[in-house]
Amino acid sequence: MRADAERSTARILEAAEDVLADDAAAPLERIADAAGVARATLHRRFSSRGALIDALAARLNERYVSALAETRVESAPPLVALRRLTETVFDLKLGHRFAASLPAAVTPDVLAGLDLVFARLHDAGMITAADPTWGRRIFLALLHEVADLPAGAPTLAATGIDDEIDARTELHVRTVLGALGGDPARNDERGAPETGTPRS
Amino acid sequence: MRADAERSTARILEAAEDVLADDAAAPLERIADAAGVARATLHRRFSSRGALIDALAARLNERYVSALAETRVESAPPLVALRRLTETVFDLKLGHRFAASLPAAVTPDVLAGLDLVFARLHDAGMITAADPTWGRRIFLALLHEVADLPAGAPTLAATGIDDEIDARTELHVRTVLGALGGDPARNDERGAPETGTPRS
DNA sequence: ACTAACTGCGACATCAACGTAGCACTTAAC
DNA sequence: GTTAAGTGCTACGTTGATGTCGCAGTTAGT
Repeated sequence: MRADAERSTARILEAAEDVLADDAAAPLERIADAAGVARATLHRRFSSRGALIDALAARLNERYVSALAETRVESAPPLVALRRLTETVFDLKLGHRFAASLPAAVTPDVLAGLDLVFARLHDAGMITAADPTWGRRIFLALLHEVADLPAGAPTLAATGIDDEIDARTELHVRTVLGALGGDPARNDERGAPETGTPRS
Repeated sequence: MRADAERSTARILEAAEDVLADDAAAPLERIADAAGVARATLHRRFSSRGALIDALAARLNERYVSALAETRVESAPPLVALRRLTETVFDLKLGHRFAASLPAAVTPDVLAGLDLVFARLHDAGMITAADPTWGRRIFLALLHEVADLPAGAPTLAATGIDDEIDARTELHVRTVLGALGGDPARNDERGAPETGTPRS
């Protein structure tokens, strides 16, 4: 495959994400335009609309897997893992709003990775919810809400954190732990040993 | 308008909810079939696809308003109001899965009604989240998750409540309060005076 | 420089959904 | 029972998206 062909493929996928995020039923021509490519070229790469969408799903899944590997969910302290996970998935969700809505983008591997964090949080006594599946669902649902929150929302300001992304992360972690029956007072022990004495 | 015409209109709306909940892009013919009506008849009632969807949205909004009125959000104790609200909106969401996804179905009236509950919960000191809008968002997002939970899920069983709907309601209320920074220990005071002594 | 790959452009065929119209038949309302 | 409203059925025209083809021009790789 020639180098420029690879480039256009990438640009098509990029454009497809953008366009489909805005309107999932957008015609292929709009995607081709956004990619700066003729519709015919798009068809040359992806035989059908379905094939294009499959490629988007596969692409996100791939990034999920590699991001999850970097997060080292199994070894890091549970709260740290949760925080990293929030930042990681947050990023992916924002950059792949369309693909993130595809069921096929989340393979069993990824699910297992997410579930592991909540199993570990429960084992550490940081949440009361015992079912990791439930934890994962709440995690994703709340992530969606936090991501959709308008920039200057009072709830974000209330965290006392200036940086937008940090504020969202903090809000998300706090809300997830609360929803799963965690003790709000412990939310600040970011990575401290589970049985440590309260600070200050 | 003749009585039988009114009946078909109702059946069309009913069928539209069912079919569109399963596939939002379903052709009108499938809706007509499900309603036991010719496609032409559907067109006679609703000049276009858009008109049909508008009608669905209006229908749900109408039910929202009347249900909200019965819930007496302003007068009931906040926790009772929250619980009633959960049951009410739960019902509507299940029976209107498609319309519930339409932004137009939720008029400012309804939003204000929902927000009121969370403002009152905050005033009563039952949650720390000060922004009612945030409360409403969390409420709806979690409602969705609770509704999607499969019948025999461990998280439902863990509530110790046999009745399916009651168990879901309990889980939802508990999760919402936790997510908004409420004290889990107070979740059982269903409608007890805010400053009362803890029971048993 | 030469070749093969890649691309844009325009034309074409196909298809599914939409919306309209006419006509014969059934049914509610009085 | 009469009448007008409502309905099913079929056919038709239109539109927008999809996928294919061939050709001429451009670009990467050697």
